[in-house]
Amino acid sequence: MSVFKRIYQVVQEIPKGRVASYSWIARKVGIRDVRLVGWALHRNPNPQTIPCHRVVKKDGSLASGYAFGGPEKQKILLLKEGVRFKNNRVKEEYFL
DNA sequence: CCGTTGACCAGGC
DNA sequence: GGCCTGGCCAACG
Repeated sequence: MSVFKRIYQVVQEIPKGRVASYSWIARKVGIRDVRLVGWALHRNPNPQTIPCHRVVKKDGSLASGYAFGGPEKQKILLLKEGVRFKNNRVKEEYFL
Protein backbone atom coordinates (compact mmCIF):
# COMPACT_ATOMS: atom_id res chain seq x y z
CA MET A 1 0.00 0.00 0.00
CA SER A 2 1.52 3.27 -1.07
CA VAL A 3 1.68 6.28 1.23
CA PHE A 4 -0.47 8.03 -1.30
CA LYS A 5 -3.49 5.76 -0.84
CA ARG A 6 -3.16 5.70 2.93
CA ILE A 7 -3.53 9.48 2.93
CA TYR A 8 -6.88 9.21 1.19
CA GLN A 9 -8.05 6.55 3.66
CA VAL A 10 -7.22 8.76 6.62
CA VAL A 11 -9.00 11.72 5.04
CA GLN A 12 -12.10 9.63 4.53
CA GLU A 13 -12.07 8.68 8.21
CA ILE A 14 -12.63 12.30 9.24
CA PRO A 15 -16.13 12.45 10.74
CA LYS A 16 -18.65 15.02 9.55
CA GLY A 17 -18.46 18.24 11.47
CA ARG A 18 -14.79 17.80 12.39
CA VAL A 19 -11.59 18.91 10.67
CA ALA A 20 -8.02 17.64 10.54
CA SER A 21 -4.76 19.42 9.86
CA TYR A 22 -2.26 18.37 7.23
CA SER A 23 0.34 17.56 9.85
CA TRP A 24 -2.17 15.48 11.80
CA ILE A 25 -2.78 13.35 8.73
CA ALA A 26 0.91 13.10 8.02
CA ARG A 27 1.55 11.80 11.55
CA LYS A 28 -1.31 9.32 11.20
CA VAL A 29 0.07 7.99 7.93
CA GLY A 30 3.57 7.84 9.35
CA ILE A 31 5.42 10.30 7.18
CA ARG A 32 7.40 13.39 8.17
CA ASP A 33 6.94 15.37 5.00
CA VAL A 34 3.51 16.98 5.33
CA ARG A 35 3.79 18.43 1.83
CA LEU A 36 2.90 14.98 0.58
CA VAL A 37 -0.54 15.32 2.13
CA GLY A 38 -1.23 18.60 0.41
CA TRP A 39 0.20 17.27 -2.75
CA ALA A 40 -1.91 14.13 -2.59
CA LEU A 41 -5.07 16.20 -2.19
CA HIS A 42 -4.01 18.41 -5.06
CA ARG A 43 -3.92 15.30 -7.23
CA ASN A 44 -7.28 14.23 -5.75
CA PRO A 45 -8.17 11.34 -8.12
CA ASN A 46 -11.74 11.03 -6.81
CA PRO A 47 -13.20 14.16 -5.20
CA GLN A 48 -16.48 12.29 -4.80
CA THR A 49 -15.26 10.13 -1.96
CA ILE A 50 -12.61 12.39 -0.48
CA PRO A 51 -13.86 15.17 1.83
CA CYS A 52 -10.91 17.44 1.19
CA HIS A 53 -12.80 20.43 2.57
CA ARG A 54 -12.38 18.96 6.08
CA VAL A 55 -8.61 19.35 5.79
CA VAL A 56 -7.25 22.68 7.01
CA LYS A 57 -3.93 24.14 8.09
CA LYS A 58 -2.55 23.67 11.57
CA ASP A 59 -3.60 27.16 12.66
CA GLY A 60 -7.15 26.59 11.42
CA SER A 61 -6.91 28.75 8.32
CA LEU A 62 -7.96 27.35 4.98
CA ALA A 63 -5.46 26.22 2.39
CA SER A 64 -5.38 28.05 -0.91
CA GLY A 65 -6.69 25.19 -2.97
CA TYR A 66 -8.88 25.14 -6.01
CA ALA A 67 -10.17 21.55 -6.13
CA PHE A 68 -13.12 22.66 -3.99
CA GLY A 69 -13.62 25.98 -5.72
CA GLY A 70 -11.54 28.20 -3.47
CA PRO A 71 -11.38 28.98 0.27
CA GLU A 72 -14.77 30.71 0.19
CA LYS A 73 -16.47 27.58 -1.12
CA GLN A 74 -14.68 25.43 1.42
CA LYS A 75 -15.81 27.67 4.25
CA ILE A 76 -19.45 27.36 3.15
CA LEU A 77 -19.23 23.57 3.09
CA LEU A 78 -17.76 23.48 6.59
CA LEU A 79 -20.37 25.89 7.93
CA LYS A 80 -23.06 23.59 6.54
CA GLU A 81 -21.59 20.74 8.56
CA GLY A 82 -21.73 22.83 11.71
CA VAL A 83 -18.08 23.85 11.93
CA ARG A 84 -17.79 27.27 13.53
CA PHE A 85 -15.18 29.82 12.54
CA LYS A 86 -13.47 32.48 14.55
CA ASN A 87 -11.65 35.28 12.78
CA ASN A 88 -11.64 33.28 9.53
CA ARG A 89 -10.06 30.27 11.27
CA VAL A 90 -11.56 26.96 12.41
CA LYS A 91 -11.86 26.83 16.19
CA GLU A 92 -9.54 24.48 18.05
CA GLU A 93 -12.35 22.31 19.41
CA TYR A 94 -13.27 21.06 15.93
CA PHE A 95 -9.89 19.44 15.34
CA LEU A 96 -9.54 15.69 15.83
C1' DC B 1 16.52 8.81 -15.40
C1' DC B 2 16.93 13.31 -12.95
C1' DG B 3 15.79 17.82 -11.42
C1' DT B 4 11.86 20.47 -9.94
C1' DT B 5 7.87 21.24 -7.55
C1' DG B 6 4.15 21.12 -4.17
C1' DA B 7 -3.58 22.28 -0.66
C1' DC B 8 2.52 22.50 4.71
C1' DC B 9 5.13 22.78 9.19
C1' DA B 10 8.75 23.27 12.80
C1' DG B 11 13.03 25.01 14.14
C1' DG B 12 16.80 28.32 13.82
C1' DC B 13 18.42 32.69 13.09
C1' DG C 1 8.21 38.52 14.95
C1' DG C 2 9.46 37.60 9.91
C1' DC C 3 12.51 35.16 6.66
C1' DC C 4 15.26 30.92 5.56
C1' DT C 5 15.82 25.95 5.63
C1' DG C 6 15.05 21.11 5.80
C1' DG C 7 11.93 17.65 5.49
C1' DC C 8 12.38 13.05 1.59
C1' DC C 9 7.56 11.34 -1.23
C1' DA C 10 5.44 11.07 -5.66
C1' DA C 11 4.28 13.04 -10.23
C1' DC C 12 5.69 15.65 -14.17
C1' DG C 13 8.69 17.24 -18.21
